Amino acid sequence: MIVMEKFVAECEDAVVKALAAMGAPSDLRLVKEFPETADLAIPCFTFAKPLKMAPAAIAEKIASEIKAPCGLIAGVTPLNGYLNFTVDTTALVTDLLTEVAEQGESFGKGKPTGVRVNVEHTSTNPTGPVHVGRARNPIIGDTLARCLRMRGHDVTTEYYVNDVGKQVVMMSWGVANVTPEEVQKEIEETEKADDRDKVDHRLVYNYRVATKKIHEVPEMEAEIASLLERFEAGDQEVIDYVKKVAETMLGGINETLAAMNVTLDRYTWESKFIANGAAKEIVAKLQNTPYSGKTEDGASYVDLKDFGIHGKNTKFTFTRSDGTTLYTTRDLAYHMDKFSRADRVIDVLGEDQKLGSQQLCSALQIMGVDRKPEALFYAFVSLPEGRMSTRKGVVVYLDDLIDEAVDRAYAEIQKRRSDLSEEQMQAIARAVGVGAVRYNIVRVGSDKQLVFKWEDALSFDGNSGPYLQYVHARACSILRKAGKFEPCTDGSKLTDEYEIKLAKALARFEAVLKDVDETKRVNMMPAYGHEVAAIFNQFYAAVPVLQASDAREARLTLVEATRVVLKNVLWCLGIESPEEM
RNA sequence: GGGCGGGUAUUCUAGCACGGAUAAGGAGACAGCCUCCUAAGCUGUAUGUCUAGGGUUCGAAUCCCUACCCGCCCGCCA
Repeated sequence: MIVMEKFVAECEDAVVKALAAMGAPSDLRLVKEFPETADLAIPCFTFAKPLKMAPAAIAEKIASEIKAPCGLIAGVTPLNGYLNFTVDTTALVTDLLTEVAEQGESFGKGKPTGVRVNVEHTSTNPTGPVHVGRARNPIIGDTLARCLRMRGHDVTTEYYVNDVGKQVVMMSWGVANVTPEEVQKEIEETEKADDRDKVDHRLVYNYRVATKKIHEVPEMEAEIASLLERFEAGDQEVIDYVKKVAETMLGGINETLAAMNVTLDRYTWESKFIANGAAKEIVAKLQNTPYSGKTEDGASYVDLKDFGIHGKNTKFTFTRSDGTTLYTTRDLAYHMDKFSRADRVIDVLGEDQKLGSQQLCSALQIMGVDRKPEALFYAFVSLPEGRMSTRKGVVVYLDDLIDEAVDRAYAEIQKRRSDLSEEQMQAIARAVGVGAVRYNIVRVGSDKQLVFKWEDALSFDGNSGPYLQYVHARACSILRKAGKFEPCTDGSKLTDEYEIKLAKALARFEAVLKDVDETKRVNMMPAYGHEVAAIFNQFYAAVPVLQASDAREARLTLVEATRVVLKNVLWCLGIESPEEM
């Protein structure tokens, strides 16, 4: 929105001129605030010392120097040491309505920036279904990716598939060797058995039986060890089989993600960096630096104590004593790979990865790489009884959460809209249920620890996904009833308090998108959406849009603007926007 | 032991990065609002030592220090 930017610039300019006229030094910094009481406020406290005047007196003096209205500045009032500026609302509203009329659905969308951004998210080990403890990862990651796309960046989302190591080897051994009878027995013996008939849920039992056997049968230990050895040695048969099992599991995980409207553009398999020698290249590079050393047993490490890493975490080991690579080594190779494909590399990670991520950055620095991934960490979601654990049965699966949400949404829609067809009701229930779940997860700051409670996760009113969807449906309903109309961009037609508030809120969409881009705080998007929706509801209650009046077309254009902004906000959140509900 | 992050009304969260004017929103409670565009909505009322204590500042929820509570991490695992 050019008007708001211009307005702020004009205000700053006016204040700077007034200050100069009063003999203030030219290096004074202006603080800009956007309170509810004014369109822009500038506090004058910092000017008190150099001018040797009371802040309130300065504010009054500056206000009298500025001859408003002038340009986009409708007025200035001094209050308690603040300068409160108000914008020329007619110009602002006209600007907004014009943009909406011209851009339609793409209002607020950024022009292509050409910046290639890689967002890696989810990347959970393909050894079991996604549970709510980690559900923040796909939701935060996907939301961020969508916001950056809306901003105009060229975004690729990516899942790093862990198909290397003991866990996945065990998993595939279990799939190959555990019989259906053994699986059945294991399920029967489990107290809170997971009886969902979906690959990722089923295969967990193969893994469980396998881990039990390794403790009970001594030969099994050797068998797994030999498999691991063959894997490390690059035995294609073993590697391919492990990958196949991981792929099967991934199929189940992806079904869950798809139900949440999360799809990944690309999958990178960890084993690739062993196969193509990239991990070995990392080893060679790290060994040739002044920071590298070897332990008594021959494992290589670099010393990170000069890189801001404290305590006993300074030894960053990158090979085993037998020379084979470690997860972290391959992660370095993976990041080099990502750097070659993208201008910005973003990792969405659990907070347990903080140290690892810091070490990775230091290692990159040691290798002479002047690039770093941008890490976005999230705290785990726990249950009232403690940390989620599949093993202990203290767990809520994302599949169950989605099902429950959709069921409850279905019950609601059935209550309200018996006029709709069964098919419509189901579609809306799905959109609403998924919307509620995604919204409730993304609305809180990612570093806040969350305790999962069904009633919070499934909230359909107040500050919720369905609230935004409802407002979108209301706007659609008005537009549907209005039929065809000629867009009116004359801002002077809209004078009601709520019309102006709405217009100002809508005008901020681009700024919010920019903020999300810069800070990666995705929770600003639902907060903004809620603000717009709430103001629309006030407007809706106060102003009859369809009623014949001089302002009808302008109001309809404003409703259309709300519809588009809300639709785009919901898109950013990965939430569908049904036209009725 | 060391490092990192959280602690805001009964409850859940926003605000903190960049210090500013009476600390914002949701749930829950209470009281109103469907002869008018979807009541999953709107309006109003009540509820706070922003964990505690120091410091910096004209001004601190926000910055600094200390303590306490909670979470996470500190493998030749992935």
